[in-house]
Amino acid sequence: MQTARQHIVEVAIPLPLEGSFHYLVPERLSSVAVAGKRVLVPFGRRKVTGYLLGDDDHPGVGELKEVLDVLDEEPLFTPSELDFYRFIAGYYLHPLGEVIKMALPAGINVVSRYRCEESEDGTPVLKEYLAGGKSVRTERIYTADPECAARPRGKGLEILEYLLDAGPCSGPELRERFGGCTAQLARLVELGAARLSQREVYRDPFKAQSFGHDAPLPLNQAQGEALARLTAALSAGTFAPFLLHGVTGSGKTEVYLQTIAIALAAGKTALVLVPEIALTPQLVGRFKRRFDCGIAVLHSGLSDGERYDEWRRIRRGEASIVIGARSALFAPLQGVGVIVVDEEHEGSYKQSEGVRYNARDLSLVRGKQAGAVVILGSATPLVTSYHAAMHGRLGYLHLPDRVRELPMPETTMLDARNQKGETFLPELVEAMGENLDAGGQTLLFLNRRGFATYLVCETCGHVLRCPNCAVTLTFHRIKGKHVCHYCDFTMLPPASCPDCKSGAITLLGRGTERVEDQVQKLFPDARVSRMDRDSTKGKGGHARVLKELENGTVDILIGTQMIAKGHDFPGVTLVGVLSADASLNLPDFRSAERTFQLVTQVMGRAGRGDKPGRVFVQTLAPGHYALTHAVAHDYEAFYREEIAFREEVGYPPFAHLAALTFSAVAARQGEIAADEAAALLRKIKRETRLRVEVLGPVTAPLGKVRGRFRWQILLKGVERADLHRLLFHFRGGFSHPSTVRLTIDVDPVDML
DNA sequence: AGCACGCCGACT
DNA sequence: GTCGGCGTGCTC
Repeated sequence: MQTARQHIVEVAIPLPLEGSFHYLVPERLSSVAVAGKRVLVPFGRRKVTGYLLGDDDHPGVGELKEVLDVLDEEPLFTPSELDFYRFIAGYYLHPLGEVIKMALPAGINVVSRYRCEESEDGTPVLKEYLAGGKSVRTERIYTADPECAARPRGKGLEILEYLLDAGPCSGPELRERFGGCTAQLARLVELGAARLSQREVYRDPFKAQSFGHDAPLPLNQAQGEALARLTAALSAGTFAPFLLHGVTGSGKTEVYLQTIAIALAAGKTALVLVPEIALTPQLVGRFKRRFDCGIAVLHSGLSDGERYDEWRRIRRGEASIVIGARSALFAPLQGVGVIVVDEEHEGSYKQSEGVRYNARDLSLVRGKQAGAVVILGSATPLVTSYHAAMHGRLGYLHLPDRVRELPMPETTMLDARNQKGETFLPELVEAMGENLDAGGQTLLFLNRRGFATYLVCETCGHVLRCPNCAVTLTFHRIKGKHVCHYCDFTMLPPASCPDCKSGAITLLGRGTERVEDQVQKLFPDARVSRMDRDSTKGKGGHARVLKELENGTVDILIGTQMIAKGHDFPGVTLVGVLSADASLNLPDFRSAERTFQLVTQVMGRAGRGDKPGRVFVQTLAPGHYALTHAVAHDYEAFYREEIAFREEVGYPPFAHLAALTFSAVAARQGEIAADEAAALLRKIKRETRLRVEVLGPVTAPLGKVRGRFRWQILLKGVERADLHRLLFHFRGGFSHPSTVRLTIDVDPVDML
């Protein structure tokens, strides 16, 4: 029946489905149906947008449906980008279509809308659709026609004369010069005195900002040696991963900048990843002052339109440097010579929803693919990174000293035991007073927002809990409500105990709101401010608080992790860690490492100006190695203890992990599914003799979130390949009711 | 993820 | 006797 040569293509669908699908390409689309474009295809009873992966003449299925349309003029991804997507889909056990969708900018994913109607004879007819074209912004360009003799009067004539003189102008430009002139412009076009055309414009997230110019800074010896090794690797043109271990203030950024300068001079491009959106403006400023080339910025704070425009600039080769958060790893940059992952230890490089990728880890994969130099920079490297460096799998570059010979801050551990839960120990209060008198700024770090962490009944002991999650409700005094930090459930404060009706109810535990209050009472004349997710809500909120600190209009700033990250605050001469215990006691094998990193980062905020800083760390565990070594500025000592612990219990880097989480509204269903999964995993393990430990199932550390009960199975494999083989077998053979949700997290970062 | 098919409870 | 609940299964 059918002709010998048919055009058959493989398509990935962005749905939680394994495998790809095949379609026939009708003659009229055959020449435009190429890999990398989106296609509209019938799928079940629906029509969905899929990604064309390539031709495939041997699909092992019978009847094929036809591609309805090809939605892009140009491919959205290259064959090597597709290889990268395939790797991610395999490594994280996530459907390829969803990986591709995630890797492409949201602006592009405007889904086509078809209306399917029945014609007279009953056959379905596609009426119309909107392919995602509206994302491109254009502006009108008016060009005067000198040949045309027609002349308008008044303002119209003024505009025409200007156009004749100045050449083609855009609508917005003319409106800026002449005010509202829509009618006049329309008249000019009507008369034939001016021609109208459209020009594509980019939405620029940094429009109208001017940047000065910076020259490269002189390097100290350690920086110079690091740069020399990076330069040598760069000129070899092959994949070379490095750990750049430099204490806070040691000038890591300058090493990045000069390495990138060399890569650019060799005609290559650079990708720079940062952990926080909030850090990009500072860094972008520094890059813009240093480089004349196009710099693109990609992070989740951009609108879909801005993001799409930046993406197109990069795709067209108009930017040689891309700076951004996690997702910038997918920038369509060609000829990548350097990939920088700044603050490589940050947990925010791991995406904890959808495709659970880790941009820090994938930077090595992309770097390998591109033959690039990858620089993982940190003052507190992951113990896995440091271990890899010590064993030669990462080049080790060490910057042991602060530039400008700033001394490390003087640090004191304060034992908070036997203190009846006071917020501040006397030594800290005294230091705050002294610092205030001396005109210095103080940072106080507390890893909890809100006012009080829970409400308890003094009569019956009842604690106010979230009805949807297994956590207590935090009281926010500013909102006047009890709030769940996991599902945003809120309720007004009860007048009495909901359980026994006793009126004796008390707010216990402290968050940043309460500390702000206490500080203000302690120092009534001090200018006190707070920085956490609540106080910086809305755009510019973050920058506002930082501005206060910079301008010196605040004396004491209380904040959560937010204040710990990479900002340079020259006026800060005192830092107080109010409690390091919350993060130390999390049920996660990385809690010591996290605490060490956090305390080190917070301490690093002190004394970055001319005056040396002082740091106080209050804790109930003053003997804990994570704290003693942080306070002593001794990374290596911390590493030695931590790596011994990891080896003893068989955690990374001595094993690779995957966490399977089952959740269900009906507790019993989730439990059954988790039990069955564990049984299957153990059976596969027995039959295949894969060396993987199957732990659990156990109820997850957060046993209930958003109304769903959660169970967890942890897989531990000394060989990563064994772990993956087990997971593939499992996925192929396991089924569970759709009421149970299963997520597979390879290399989990947050075990909660 | 949708969307339909399919088999058991309270309503016109 | 039907409308509708959501469990289960499929989508080239």
